[in-house]
Formats: sequence, structure tokens, C-alpha cells
Amino acid sequence: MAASIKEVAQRAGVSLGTVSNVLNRPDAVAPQTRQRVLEAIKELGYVRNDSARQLRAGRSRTVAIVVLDVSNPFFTDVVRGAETVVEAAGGMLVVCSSGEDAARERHHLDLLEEQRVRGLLITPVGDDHHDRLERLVARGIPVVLVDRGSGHSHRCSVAVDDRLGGRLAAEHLVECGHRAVAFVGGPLAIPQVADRHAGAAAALAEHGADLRVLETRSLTVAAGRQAAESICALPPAQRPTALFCANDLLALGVLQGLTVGGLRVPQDIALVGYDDIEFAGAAAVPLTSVRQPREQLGRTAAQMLLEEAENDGDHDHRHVVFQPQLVVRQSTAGAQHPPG
Amino acid sequence: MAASIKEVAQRAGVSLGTVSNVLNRPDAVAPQTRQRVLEAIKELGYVRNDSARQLRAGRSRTVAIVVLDVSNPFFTDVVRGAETVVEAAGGMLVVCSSGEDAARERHHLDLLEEQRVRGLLITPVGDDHHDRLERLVARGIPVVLVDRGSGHSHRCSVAVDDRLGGRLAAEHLVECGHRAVAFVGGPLAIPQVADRHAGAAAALAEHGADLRVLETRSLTVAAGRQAAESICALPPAQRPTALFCANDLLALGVLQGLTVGGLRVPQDIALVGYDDIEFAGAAAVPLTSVRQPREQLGRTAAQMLLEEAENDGDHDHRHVVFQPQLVVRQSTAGAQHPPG
DNA sequence: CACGCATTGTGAAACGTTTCATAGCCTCGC
DNA sequence: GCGAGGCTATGAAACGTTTCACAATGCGTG
Repeated sequence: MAASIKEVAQRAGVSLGTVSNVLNRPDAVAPQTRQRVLEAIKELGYVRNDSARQLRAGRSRTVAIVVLDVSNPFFTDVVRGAETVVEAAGGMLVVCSSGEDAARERHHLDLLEEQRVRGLLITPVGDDHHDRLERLVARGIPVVLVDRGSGHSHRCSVAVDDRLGGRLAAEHLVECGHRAVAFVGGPLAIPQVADRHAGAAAALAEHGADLRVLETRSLTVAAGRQAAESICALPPAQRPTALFCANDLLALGVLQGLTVGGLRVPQDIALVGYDDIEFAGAAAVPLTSVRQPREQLGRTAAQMLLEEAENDGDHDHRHVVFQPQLVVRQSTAGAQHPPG
Repeated sequence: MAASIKEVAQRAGVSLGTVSNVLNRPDAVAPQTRQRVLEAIKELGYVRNDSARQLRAGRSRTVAIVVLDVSNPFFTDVVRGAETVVEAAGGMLVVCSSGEDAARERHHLDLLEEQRVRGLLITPVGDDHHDRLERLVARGIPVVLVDRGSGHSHRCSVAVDDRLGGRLAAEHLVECGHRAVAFVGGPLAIPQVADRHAGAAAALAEHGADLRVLETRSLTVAAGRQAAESICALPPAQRPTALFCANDLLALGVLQGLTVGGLRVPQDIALVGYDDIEFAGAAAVPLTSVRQPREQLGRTAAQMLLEEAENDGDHDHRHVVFQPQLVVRQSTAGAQHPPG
């Protein structure tokens, strides 16, 4: 059914090796022969079998990226950035989603290892799979951590300074006069979440305030709505005057939930998100958010990966850290809160 | 470097075939032997080489989905639905994005054909690549069209009735008293866009109104903002009183652009989107939109694909069509427009 | 005219699996 | 005690490439 190189060779009246040469080193074969082979290929509808090629060549042309959540616009932008670079290099980017679930992440890593992918971009769920990543590297599959700094010097990473991001958010809220601030986000096992919280907590501590935590099960709009409900249920005296959300999806959900519960943003409660996804500025109350260079994150990560895959063996592992940037919009632009 | 089955066999003191049996038919090998083999596997850190497996087995375990735009929440939801089904079946879903670009779509199809994927879910950019899809099917790779009906009876498809969707939107606008309606969307070569437009145009025609078209280059927020600018530039007398956008991204962009240009939604211009993505309800002015069963679309498509891949050869191609549903929100809830 | 060299083409080996026909060994029933 | 038949394990073939050492051919040069 599926024509192989052998049949092409037969039809063109040349040897196996010649057909392979036409495919891979066209210059090494006489124009006339090449022509004959190309015609045979077209006539038979021959398409190269990549499994065989990979098996023989020992290396694949596909690069994988494992993200926490495909539906999160933050990650889709990162993916787009990486895609650009990988495709420009003639490769293919496959996208896998762990859904913030360690088991699914592990499953994906296993399959990708079996496939001997060219390289791996990953935002790990937690710190659970270091050994697995280690093994990939040992096998010659470069790994670049995305949106996550790495203490490990034998691995590249691209990240945004999440502690700084948390600090920026918190300091902005303090300047607006807020003291009773709560952090909405989770699971705290996700390093980005923990860092954003830590940065904000540190900044608040310097001003003698502390940061309550409202841990969520995930970083989704739905989780945000749920969190908002529990905030609305609080007696007004115990309610925080400002919320810092671990990402924009959460913040959008919180915004919806607060509105439903009759609380106004920013008059009753100020709101800061994180990521500055495209929808943050288009929200019912445009969201103050901490912007990350999303596409650039993806591009840089992919570039470093390809570079490492190129000169395998010797390669200086780099750790690129971008700076986040506060974007102030209406969700915190309310009247100054009375201090205390 | 990478241990192969042969070394495992050697270490466990068994033959090649036995190791393979342990991997694929564990019951066919004596418990004691199996144990020895498993230990050898663990000690050597052996991981199966999928290229070799695929080459020999002739079939892959990965299913691909080619969407128009990874950053569009509509598609990420479809992907999530498909993912669920494929992973439950032990497979892997790889996501490719054509970016509404026929050349990229072709490139992806070529690579996927080389990889001999198990099956393909695709929302084609246009009608350009029928021959290529045909060839995939001929090669034994089932193809299911997503979000796109198919005249072709030798192919499954899952779609939502886009003409009906367009009609729902238009009729709602007519009921609100609008007569001067414009359609914002493009490229019109994308079948969904064309159908939504056609449905709306037909409905308006029945009421003696016609539908101006403002064709955009793509279905993105940015394209929407741009379209809004040109609308704001129009002399008020020529301005439509309502806009029907081909999708929600576009509508969100239009909403932003109109606001910037000083036009109020819905008082000055009413707005209807399409898809009812999660962010539609959270927008500055919550968006009236035509809802599609996104995840279900993905799930159904994947199920049909796997089913076809299972019993290859005989298979009844089905064409599932879901009904869209109008969700009315604030962006059209303004005062009744005077007729005319 | 013979020699070396450049240009093309050849055929076999190798990549790491899965599969399949076969062989050895037991046990069971007669 | 012997043949039938069930378990296990074996080894070779096959999957479709790429690669590589080598052969054949033709050409210019000394």
C-alpha cells in the first residue's frame, strides 16, 4: 500500500542508495537521474517514513513543550513563541499539557522519552520529576526549563523573576493604601505560585503588613469564582481590601465572583492579576496585572534548546531571567484606601 | 549510550524475543523470567525506542490535531476535549497550529504524513488541501473534520451549524430593532466565516435588510481593534447600528476599539460575538454570543477517529452536527433601536 | 597511452523493534 | 511408557531508512 524507497528505486531503475541520495543530498546525483527519481516519487505518491529515518538517524526533528494548561493564554503565547523558532529551523513543535497534574506530566515525559524527541521545553508541575528530566539529559535529550529558574547548572532555564513580580504587585497595593491584602492562588506546590506569594509577602512585611493566603485548587477562572464566593461570605470587617491573584485567569474569575456577590472592584476590593494576558485589559474592570514577556519566553527557550541540541555535548547552560513589569489599570485605580 | 533490548536480554540471560514478550505480552512469560528481565530493564534504565516499534508495527499511537489558532480559546477547549479521549485510550495528542495559513497547514500535513500518525483531526484553512487529506485517507490514516461539515461521504466530520448560528445572531439583532447591521470577520475563504455570514445575511434578507461586510485579515483581537477604528472613522449616518463578529476574539477587539473611539456598546452600537468563550462573559461589556459545545466537539471528533482507526477498512462515516445556542448578554441589551 | 582523480552509482550493513515458526520440556491421560 | 498438547523460550526475518566503503565510468594530464 504505502510505497517504499525500494519501489521508487525499482521504478526509476536505480539503486536504493541513489533514491536516498536524491532525498538527502540532491547535489550528489546527476540531474538526469535525479529527475527520473523525482518522477517515480511523484507517480508512486511516495512519502518518506519518518520512523525508519529516525531509527536509522538516531535523532528526531520534533521538539516537545509540556505546559501546565493549554487553555491558559499565557501558555499559548509561550507556545507561539517557541513554535516560531522551531518551525523556522525546519522542526515540529508538539504541545503537551500536564493540566497541573504530576501523573499526567510523568506519563507525557515517558512517552516523549520513548519517542526520543530532539529536545524538551517544560514548565514542571513541581519538583517531583527531576530524576526523569535528569535521565532525559543523560540520554542526550536537552531540557530547558520554562518560566522556572533552576538551581541546576547542568540545564538551561528561562524564567521571569516571580518574586519581583509579587513584590511589584504588593508595593503597588501598599502605595494605594492597602494593608489588609490576601493572596489568591494555588496549589502552592507550583513554584511560580509560591514565588509570587513569597515576593508579595516579603514586600508587605517590610511595611508591617502580612499576607493572608487563600489557596485554590488550580489557576483557572472557575477556581477564581469559587475563591470570590468565600470572600463574599466573610464578615465585612474581616474582608481584605485588596487581592493579589497568582494569575489573570484566577483574577478574572474573582472579578466575576465579586460582582455577583455585590462587591465592587476597585471601590470595595482592589484586584491585581498576573501575566497580563490579552483579556486582562478587556475585562469588565480592566485588570491591573504583572506583565511577562510571554512570546519572548518561548522564543528564547526554543533558541537555547536548539543551540544545545546542535552542538551536543559541550554547551554552556544559561539561565535567562526576564523582569516582569507592573501594568496599572482600573482594578486598583480606586480611591485611596485609608491606611490601617 | 541508550540501552537496547539486546543488552537487556544479555544481562537477564534470555533471548531477544523474551524481552519483547515481557514488554508486550507479559502473561506469555514465566513469572521468574519476567522478574529477571524487569530487573535488568530497571538496572540499565532501558526505555523502549518508539521509532523502531512504530517501524515494525506499522502504526503509531499518536493522534494529531491541526487547528487554526492555538491562542484562540475556542480551539484550546476543543483540544482539551480531544485530549481527554485520546489519552484515555493510551494515546498521545499532538497539537499543531496552522495560524490560518495554508502553507503552514500543508507543511504540517506533510510532516504528519511522514510520521504515519494514527489519525488526524483537522479544521482546514480552506478547501485547498482536499487532495492531501485524500491521500492520508488512502494511506489508511483516518481524518475527521472538526468544526466543519463535509460534503464528502468518505470522511467523518463534526460540526456546529454555522449558518444557523449566523441566523440566530441576526434574528436577535432584528428583534432588537436593528436594520443597519455589519458583519465583521475574515478571511471569507474560511468556511466557518463564510457560513456564519451567509446565515446572517439570509435572515436579514428575510426582513428586507442587508448585511454589509467588513472583512478582516484574521480572527484575532488585534484585527477586531483595527476593524473598530475604521467603523469609528465612518460618518455617523453611515455607521451600522449593530455588528455581528465572526468570533469572540474579534468581538472583544472591536469592543475595545469602539470604546477607545468614543462609541458606547450597546447604546451606540450593539455587538454580537461567536463561540461564547470563557472571556466573553467577563468582558467590559459582557458579550452576547453564539455558544458552541467546544469540548464536546473535540471529544466526539476524537471518539469517531479512534473508532475508525480501530476497525480499519470498514467504517460508516458519520457527520455529526451540533446546534449552536444564542446567549444574550449586555452587549445587545440596550434600548430598542428605532426601526429603520 | 597509462595514470590518477573526480563524478555517480551500487549494495550491504545497521538502527531497535515485533512477529512467527519452531523447538524443548513437562505433564497428563490412557 | 508413550503420545498429545500446553507452556516457555528461541532465533531469524522483516519493517524502511541512512550510511559507507567501494566499483564503474569518464576525463585531463604527463
